[in-house]
Amino acid sequence: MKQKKREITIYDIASELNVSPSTVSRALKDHYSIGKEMIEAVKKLARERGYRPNHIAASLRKNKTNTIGVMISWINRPFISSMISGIEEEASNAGCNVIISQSHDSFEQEIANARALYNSRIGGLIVSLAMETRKYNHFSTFLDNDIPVVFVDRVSDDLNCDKVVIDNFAAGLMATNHLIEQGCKRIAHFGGAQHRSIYKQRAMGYLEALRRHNIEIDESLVLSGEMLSPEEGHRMTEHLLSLPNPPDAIFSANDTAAVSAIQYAKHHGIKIPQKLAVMGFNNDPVSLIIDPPLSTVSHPAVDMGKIAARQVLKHRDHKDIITSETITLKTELIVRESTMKRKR
Amino acid sequence: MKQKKREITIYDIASELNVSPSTVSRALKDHYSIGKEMIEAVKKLARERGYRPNHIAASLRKNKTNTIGVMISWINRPFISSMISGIEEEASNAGCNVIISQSHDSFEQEIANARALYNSRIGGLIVSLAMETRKYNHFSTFLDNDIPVVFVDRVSDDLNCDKVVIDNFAAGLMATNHLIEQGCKRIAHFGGAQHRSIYKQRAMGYLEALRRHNIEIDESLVLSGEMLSPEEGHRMTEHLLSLPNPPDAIFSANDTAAVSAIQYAKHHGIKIPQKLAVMGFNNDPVSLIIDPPLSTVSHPAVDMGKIAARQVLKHRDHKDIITSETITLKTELIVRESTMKRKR
DNA sequence: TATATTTACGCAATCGGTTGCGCTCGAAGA
DNA sequence: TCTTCGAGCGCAACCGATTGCGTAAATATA
Repeated sequence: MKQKKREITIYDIASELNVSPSTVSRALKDHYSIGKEMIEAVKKLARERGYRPNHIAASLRKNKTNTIGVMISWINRPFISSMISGIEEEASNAGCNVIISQSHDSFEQEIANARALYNSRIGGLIVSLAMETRKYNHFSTFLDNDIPVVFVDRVSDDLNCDKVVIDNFAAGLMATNHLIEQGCKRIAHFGGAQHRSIYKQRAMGYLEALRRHNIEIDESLVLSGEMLSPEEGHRMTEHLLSLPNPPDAIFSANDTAAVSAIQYAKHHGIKIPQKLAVMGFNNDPVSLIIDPPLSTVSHPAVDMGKIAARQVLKHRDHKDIITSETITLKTELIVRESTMKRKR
Repeated sequence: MKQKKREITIYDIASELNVSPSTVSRALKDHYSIGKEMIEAVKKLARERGYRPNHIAASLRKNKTNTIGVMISWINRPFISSMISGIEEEASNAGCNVIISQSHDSFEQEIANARALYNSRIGGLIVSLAMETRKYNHFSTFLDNDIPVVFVDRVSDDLNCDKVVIDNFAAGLMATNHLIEQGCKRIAHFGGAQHRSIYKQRAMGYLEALRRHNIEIDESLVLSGEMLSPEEGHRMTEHLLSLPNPPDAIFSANDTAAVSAIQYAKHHGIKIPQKLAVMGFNNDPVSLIIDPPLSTVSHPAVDMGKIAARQVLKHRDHKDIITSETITLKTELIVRESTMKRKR
């Protein structure tokens, strides 16, 4: 039984109440110039008739949708999907839709996505940059048109926007300090692409920790990959363990490469953590599955998403705010067996 | 430098070419009644002026958007996020947006999401059901209004719609056969909520395999959980291993519980696979990280997403098609160490 | 009582495409 | 030469909500 009955519009409600559509429109959103009783009457009838607002019409008129665009590298990564989960939850509570587009870490694709989202007239944008991206002009279109843009995690210092991040420097410092406290003397680092500030800062934190403990920095132990993929982790570990004077610890800028390191080392009979302590970053699910469990730094991924969404909504609701703030969330050092050289 | 220049519309193009807006509108989409030269002229000018179509206006007129809604349980699960990745890729290539909403496996939330998406005037819907869902009326609104609905993975037999699935029965059969071939005699099963057909069918496949090999079915080995969470996997394993006559193999309907089983068993000194062979389902990333690596059944998650998106787009483009087809994709048995009792 | 405010609401244009129907003109057929 | 027909394009009414401006009535102020 098809029931293609026409949708109820504010016109239907207006004529039934013998008022104008504008009054209905205003009443529905508690406009100050509409009388108390009128507002009640309109809302009551709207409810009875099953009125559902046509956001598209409103969007057309206002030339802006209540949709938040999200640009990320890959959806199917633990950190990203958790973050999106947070965004979706928060946006959904505010009556906003979330539309996703992935760059696959390609700069070209990111630009194309930005154009597409702009053409979709999104009301706000949340971005975690592609690995490749080094230029940021493709975001100016949004800023010029007062569309709030919030960057999360993979941000850029060149951009003067709202940001939701963690203190990567402090986290790198903390992680490396932990390794030092465990008695590690030669600590290697798997860094990500160094133009991406999150990786740069983790590396800086690592270096700073060594410096503070007067540990000489051996450049041959400071590696930097591109994607920190399993393959890269494998290659890097192979390389390190073949050195005449191999490291006794690795601090990897992500869990993926760290897990690869553990697998490679175990395969070659190297005891973890006795011979080689391994520390990751992200607290991905795999960090709990690998044997021994991987010490790592936890990102509050879901919260970062929620907060980013809140920032977007805040700007949407208070157009007056121009300030761009950077919100820094706490990370947590999660110590597991892969770095526990000392019993406690 | 703000450049809030007004957007180019078809009216601008029309007046500049001294034709009517309708002609421009038609020319831009190669309408048959528009002359070849006119089409060229319009497109050329549109390109020059940087015209970008206002989808919102079109959506308002057509009362339908080019956005595909996706209803899933949780974004941050490997299978789901991979599927979404596929959907996004395919939709994006077709110029469609993808909006996500998660039910968190709650029936109530799923209904709310359906309403919200319907109110957003989505042009198509892709659904993977919440674990709780047992009634399906909340989808009839879409069907009644000719909005294509495609179910993926977690489908229902009660629904006469397009579906993209795998053959769960065959997969369960295949997985269990493999365990039997490895010499397992007492094979337990971790099933999911049995009203969700994917889990029911996996269980059926498992039972059928036993039957075909004349293995008596021991009801005490056939467990069914709710979510197949790590905790459930833990409890179920604990229970099984405490039986007077414990199983020598477990076929879990997902990798999460299977991994828990391995962890629990290892912790209690039970050799995998010698004493207990473990088979999972999904080929989640963790299946490769756990030691020993987990044998499992692989889902073509990304492809399922792509195909689901294609189905939606097909219906959108050819309104005439009413047939509802069920597309069944191949699964693959991935044999790893966790079930290799016999050397090959 | 006359004037200034406030309160409460209506008018009508607007957002940018879409589409059914109608019109024109040149070419083909009778 | 007259009719028919199709190719090619214009008219104008939508789609549903928003909003600046105007106004009438009610209330406050002088």
